[in-house]
Amino acid sequence: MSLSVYNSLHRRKELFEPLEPNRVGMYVCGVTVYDYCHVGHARVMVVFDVIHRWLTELGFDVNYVRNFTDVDDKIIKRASERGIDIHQLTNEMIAAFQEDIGSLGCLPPSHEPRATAHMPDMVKMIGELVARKHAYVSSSGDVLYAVRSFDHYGQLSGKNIDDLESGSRVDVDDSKRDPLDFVLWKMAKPGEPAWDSPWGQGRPGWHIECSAMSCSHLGNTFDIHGGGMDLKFPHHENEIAQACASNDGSFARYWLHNGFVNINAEKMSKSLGNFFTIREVTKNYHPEVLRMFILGTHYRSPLDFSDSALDAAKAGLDRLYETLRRFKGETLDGRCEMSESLIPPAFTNAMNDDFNTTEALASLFDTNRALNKALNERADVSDLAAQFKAMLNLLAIGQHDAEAWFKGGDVDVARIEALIAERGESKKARDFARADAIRDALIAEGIVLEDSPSGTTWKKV
RNA sequence: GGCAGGGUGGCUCAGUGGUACGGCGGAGGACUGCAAAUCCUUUAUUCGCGAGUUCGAUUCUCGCCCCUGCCUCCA
Repeated sequence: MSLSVYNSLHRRKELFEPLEPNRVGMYVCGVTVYDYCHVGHARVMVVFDVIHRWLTELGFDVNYVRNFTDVDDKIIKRASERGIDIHQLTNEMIAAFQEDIGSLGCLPPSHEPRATAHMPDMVKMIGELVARKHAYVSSSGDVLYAVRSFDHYGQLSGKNIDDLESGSRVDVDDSKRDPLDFVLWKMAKPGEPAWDSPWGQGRPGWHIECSAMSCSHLGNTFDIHGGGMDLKFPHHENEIAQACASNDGSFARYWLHNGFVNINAEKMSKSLGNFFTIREVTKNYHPEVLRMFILGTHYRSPLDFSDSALDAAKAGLDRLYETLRRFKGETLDGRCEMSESLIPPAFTNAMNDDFNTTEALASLFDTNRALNKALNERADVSDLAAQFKAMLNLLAIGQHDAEAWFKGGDVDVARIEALIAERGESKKARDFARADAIRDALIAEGIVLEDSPSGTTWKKV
């Protein structure tokens, strides 16, 4: 069974065939680093992390590039509000980003280029666009892209220039030949950070950096370009226009877009102000719960964020950890590593069908049940356990120590263990009143006891 | 207005031309001194509404209703 992916460019699922048989070049639009990441950002990172992992599992050598936009109007504004240099701000936010995304279990991409480190690439591409008459210097001195010069403008978003203009909310700007023309190089005002260019001191427009950085790392033509649905227009449309017009080649071949995170059926976004940062959420929930929550919905569907949804994700994850916990002392050595032969076909088929993590999870839970059953029956579980671990590793959940998962936090372990021992004695003496009193007291403080033939264990709820 | 994507049980979320996956929650049972955990059984005669195609549609076609998103920065 081979991999098929939904290509936004053609609005249909297509068989995935990379340019080179064993290699995949993938570019994902990262974040503008002026503030902490919210759950919407978390979704992109987790979604493409899973895609990255699955492509790797399929045997592809994946060159995964994800950028940082570290210069733009919002960054300049925020830095000036805080009275710091933009680099101080962006370094701080990049560090926070790495921490947040790392906590979600995302593997680092192959490259994480920063826009400010690619000025020559951008200047070169803009120069090419000017030379080919796809760009012009406006009366304000900014370099603009002439959308009418690119025949295929609108191919990704399925729009045509005239439709866009009829319903456009864009302010008409006299310096533009067409209202949809967008800036490639923005002239610096006094005091603003600036870089040299043939058109004067300034900074790049937002869209050019991704065209330049993706081409510079992956070549003019590469396999996958991804990002949030909201980037489809105008950002990705403009990227295509820039890249294709400057190198007369094609650009990314498969465009993958993930759906939004919603709150109360409304998109979570900075502009609406209805967002939760990753760090806010992980104050109350383990980051892996957030990952589980994201994996529970197919990446192209909207994802409704709420405490009850996180609670449900946590309950499901707890169930997996309960099983993991039963392996205490059992070795699975040499069988934990990913191996296609270990993965149930249902899981593989689900992942090969446009990365359907929801269905893959269903397969995982089936294995979970089979495993618990086998454990109950004291049967040999080595194969099931290896399958279970392989699937967990591919989704990057269940990655923590099961005991720590249930017992973590600020609890007095010694005291609890002492009480459990005391209850054990009471049970032996058939003083159930005393035993139950101890258990009830612990429940009152959020500690649940679980008896088993091999002894009593506990967990925090 | 243009374009795109949706409406599946109490909640959530997959999916298929032959009456529907998984998770959460609920109910019953096994296990247990009782629980918890686990396992078993069960929880939509039904997939927004209407019509059409078909032996048969939730799945295909058409119409309608409703929701969301993009068209400005946005993951």
